[in-house]
Amino acid sequence: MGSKQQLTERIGNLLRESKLSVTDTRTKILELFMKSNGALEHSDFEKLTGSSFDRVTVYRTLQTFLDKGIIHKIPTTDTSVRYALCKSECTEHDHHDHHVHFKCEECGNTVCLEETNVPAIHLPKGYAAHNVEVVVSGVCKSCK
Amino acid sequence: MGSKQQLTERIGNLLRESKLSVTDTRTKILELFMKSNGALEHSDFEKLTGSSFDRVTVYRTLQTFLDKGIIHKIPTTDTSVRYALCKSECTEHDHHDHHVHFKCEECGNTVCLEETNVPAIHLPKGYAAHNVEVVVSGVCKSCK
DNA sequence: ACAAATATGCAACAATGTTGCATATTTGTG
DNA sequence: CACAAATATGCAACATTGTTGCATATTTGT
Repeated sequence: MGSKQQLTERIGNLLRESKLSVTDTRTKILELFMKSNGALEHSDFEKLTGSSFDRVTVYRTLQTFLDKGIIHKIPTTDTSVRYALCKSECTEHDHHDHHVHFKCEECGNTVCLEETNVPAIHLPKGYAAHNVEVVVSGVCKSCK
Repeated sequence: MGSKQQLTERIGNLLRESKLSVTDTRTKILELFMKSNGALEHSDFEKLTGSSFDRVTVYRTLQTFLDKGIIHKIPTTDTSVRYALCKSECTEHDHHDHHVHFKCEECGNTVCLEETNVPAIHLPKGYAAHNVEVVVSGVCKSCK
């Protein structure tokens, strides 16, 4: 079990690696991502932090993390935008998710299934694929 | 080639089958769907109709069509919500899309690839899948 | 410890989505 | 065809979500 101190150190390193300065907001938001192990949307940050940060700062922080390849977006069928931590294979300039996203209809949580690969899709003639997003909805392990 | 009159008649029948009254708004919006052959988002309706309908009416109309299984939503990674016409296999109570959605990075259009089947996804133990959404992004036929 | 670079918070705004209610349209019936 | 009941629409007012400019605060490298 990593202590709180170790987590904070890990986050600091991650930020420095991405050439970002280490600030309270960024540390706290990354902490939330690492603890949640699922996808978060903007409103979660206001709830989870007790709105200790300005809305604008949260938007800008998420955008920065996206730009640096620290987090990625997950497709949804509503107006919310969900974000999840990227694994090591994502970098600033080469940014793919090679895993499947699962949204539980019971608890509403969305998680990344790192072990589940996205299958190859055979497209009709004339279409060129760059990226494939798969979102499975159903009932998750914990809600079963 | 179906004439305008035939299209209007077809739309009227579709609405009556769903036990909805036939109104100008609904007819016009379905007409747009049938002509576009792709996914539309809310702002498209205001553009395409020259904002002849109230925003609220458009929102309510889309919700009604969703409820009746006439249209379905397509996942996106932004705040927009995209809708597309359902094919005949969708009904009010059994509502799946068994096809792949393709979003072109050039023209921004999203289309349903009816011929392309969604592959089976092998989930980790404990997860039950109800629905699988696949969105491929890349370059479409016309933009190639 | 300092200056330069960067991040934050506030205010003001823009865009998007929702609700209640009065008015208008559509539908089924005679 | 005319009428009443059911349904849909449009307006106003509001709630939520996301954006921009700019002054202040924090972080970083020296």
